[in-house]
Amino acid sequence: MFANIIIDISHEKLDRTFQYAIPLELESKISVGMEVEIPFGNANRLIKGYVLELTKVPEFDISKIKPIHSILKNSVMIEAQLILLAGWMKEQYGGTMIQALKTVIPVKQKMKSKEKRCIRLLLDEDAAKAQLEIYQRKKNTARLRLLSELITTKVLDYELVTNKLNVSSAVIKALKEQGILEVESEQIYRNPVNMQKKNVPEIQLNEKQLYIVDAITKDYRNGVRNTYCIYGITGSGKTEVYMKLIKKAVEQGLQAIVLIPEISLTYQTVMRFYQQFGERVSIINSRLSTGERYDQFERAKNGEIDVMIGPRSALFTPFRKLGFIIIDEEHEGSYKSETVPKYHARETAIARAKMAGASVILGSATPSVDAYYKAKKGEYQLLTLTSRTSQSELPSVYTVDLREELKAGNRSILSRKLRILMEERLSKKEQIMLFINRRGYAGFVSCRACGHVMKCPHCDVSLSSHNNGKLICHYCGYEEKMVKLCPNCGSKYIGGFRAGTQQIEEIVKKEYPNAKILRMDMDTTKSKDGHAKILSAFANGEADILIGTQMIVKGHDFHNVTLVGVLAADLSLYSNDYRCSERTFQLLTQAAGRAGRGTKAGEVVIQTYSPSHYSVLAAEHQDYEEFYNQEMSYRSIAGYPPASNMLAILITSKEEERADNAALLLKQQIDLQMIKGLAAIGPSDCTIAKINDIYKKVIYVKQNEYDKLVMVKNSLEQYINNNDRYKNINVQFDFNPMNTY
DNA sequence: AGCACGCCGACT
DNA sequence: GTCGGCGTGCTC
Repeated sequence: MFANIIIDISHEKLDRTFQYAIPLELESKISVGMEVEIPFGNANRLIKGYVLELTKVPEFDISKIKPIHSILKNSVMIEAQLILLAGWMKEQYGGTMIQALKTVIPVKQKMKSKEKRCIRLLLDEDAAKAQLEIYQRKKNTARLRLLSELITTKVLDYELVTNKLNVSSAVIKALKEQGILEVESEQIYRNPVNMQKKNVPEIQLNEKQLYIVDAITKDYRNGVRNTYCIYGITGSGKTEVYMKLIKKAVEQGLQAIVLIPEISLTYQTVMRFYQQFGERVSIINSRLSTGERYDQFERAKNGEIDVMIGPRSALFTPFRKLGFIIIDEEHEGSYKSETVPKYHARETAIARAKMAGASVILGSATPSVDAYYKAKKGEYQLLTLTSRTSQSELPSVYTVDLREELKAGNRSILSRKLRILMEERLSKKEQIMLFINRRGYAGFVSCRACGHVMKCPHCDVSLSSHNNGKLICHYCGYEEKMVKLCPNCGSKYIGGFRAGTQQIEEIVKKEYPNAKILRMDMDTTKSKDGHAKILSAFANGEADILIGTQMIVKGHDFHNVTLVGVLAADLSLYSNDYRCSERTFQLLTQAAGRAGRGTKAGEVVIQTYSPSHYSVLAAEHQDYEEFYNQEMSYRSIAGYPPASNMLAILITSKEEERADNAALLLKQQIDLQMIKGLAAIGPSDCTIAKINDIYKKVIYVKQNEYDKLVMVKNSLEQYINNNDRYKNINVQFDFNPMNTY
């Protein structure tokens, strides 16, 4: 028997499996996921590794295979489970085992996080200077470089020395033995949650909420593990349901993972959980360094916490007795990974729950079509919350046809209806939110004389103008100065078109000079906590109007907001993307849900150029079912997920011709498969055909059965691995993609 | 990451 | 010639 083992050393070159022989006496004890000690390198020094796979067939020169030294005591089940999960992800979503493993277990970061290594000079000033002269005389260039740097700065980063100063580890070791310097590693441990626990009253649930909690806990007690889809309209109190469930689970010694979209990981959300669970809750977010994230995972493994809150990656928290995985705002696009393996947190959570014997709870006010489809089919259990917790009524929604506005001679961005309502709110001292749907709106610069558009030389996108007088490419970061004359025809009528938050702020300011306005966008939230500052200022009533993009829509309770204006609802409607209607409906519904959260009734104005589009209509009626039925019939006809399954194959290369050829060959390979009902479309250029001088091609494959698509992926991966043609070509697989490429 | 190997300049 | 520093390549 042989074992494929990944080595616990953080270095790219070692980031692959090594095969070891399993000694007879260990054969019965060893299993996937165990921590073992193995001899490595010429000196056969013993290092730690993880068993990824067991096999009878050696894939390496058998005379060079060494035996495993021993199994380490603290080899734990939890790692085995996560490694199994990584294997599942590799199979389902493509890519290598290492890539899958890296997303699941932060092995690689371990060294870096725990030991940030530094080099410290041990000699005093004079001795160092003398030593420096010796090196100068001896012409020891590397030592000279290192020592002179150490004299100016006493403590240096280890990585900095090896990378920037180009001093090899051999030199550092030599100087260490001479007693000139020492290598030290400092330990960093930090708790990202830093708040005091408050004693809050027990969570009070209404009848509907209680019913859901009871249903799920009863199932759990009876050994039923399920995936629940909670469809709860905005303001119906889903968070209380989660907290009650977690509370009950924790009381039974179980743990819970709560996934939330990064954007709604706000102070308020964390605070609510922290008040309930105190020290036993931890969070992960993108601000946390990999080391800090690793520390939080360690705490979970050691049983120091019960609840982990975080984005997608929190799914891999190594809890030993996982009871529930909760995915809040389940429809959010950020639950799909953009890097290989391109996994979806919803499916992966279900897979993990199956392995751990846990249940999954999906919650949303606007469930994704995928989840609702499965809930209807009975694959998930559907639970609904159809009334708001407070007495507040659902807001009244008005749609304004912007074409009619224009006909009536109103060219302003604010419709007449919206103005009337805004004035009313301002006089009543109630608050207003204005929301701009800016997706796909890059503020490009074009010439009004010849139509020339300023484009990025490295990417297939137009440059967008920024306030600092620069043109910037959002894809590769390329910058150039704003042009005064059109480079094509020399006309001076070249300029930017932009309907950003800033422009709207100016317009509103001009219209209502007495109103206090807050603006929330990339510029105003740049500073640390800028995001939270603006929101809390608005919540405290420091402004009358809040203007912003997507980010103001998510899960905030502003009790005095009684009017929400969506300024241009359809900017997201006509992208060439099969999910654009769904996104538009979700955005409009979530935006509408911000109105009337307090005791006063709310009103919503949706301004649009396509008032008869079903996503706008359904949002106006606040009818999810209406939207779902329309959308599903469209997806069924077009063969899009969830009616069918779809695999996007992304082929990228620096050389366009090679990418083209590779893509064509892949297409041929797919056609050879002869799988019934398999339809391959392409290859064709991606919508953005070039990013950062890398050409992008795409093939779409549609099939009813997911497993058949996995088969296609597997055979293509094999084909690519056995074909030298694909050396400089990157091929990625994306199952049921969130957007079209 | 850490070890061996081999190249190349400096010194006996 | 040979000694020792320094870069390079490999590790099942």
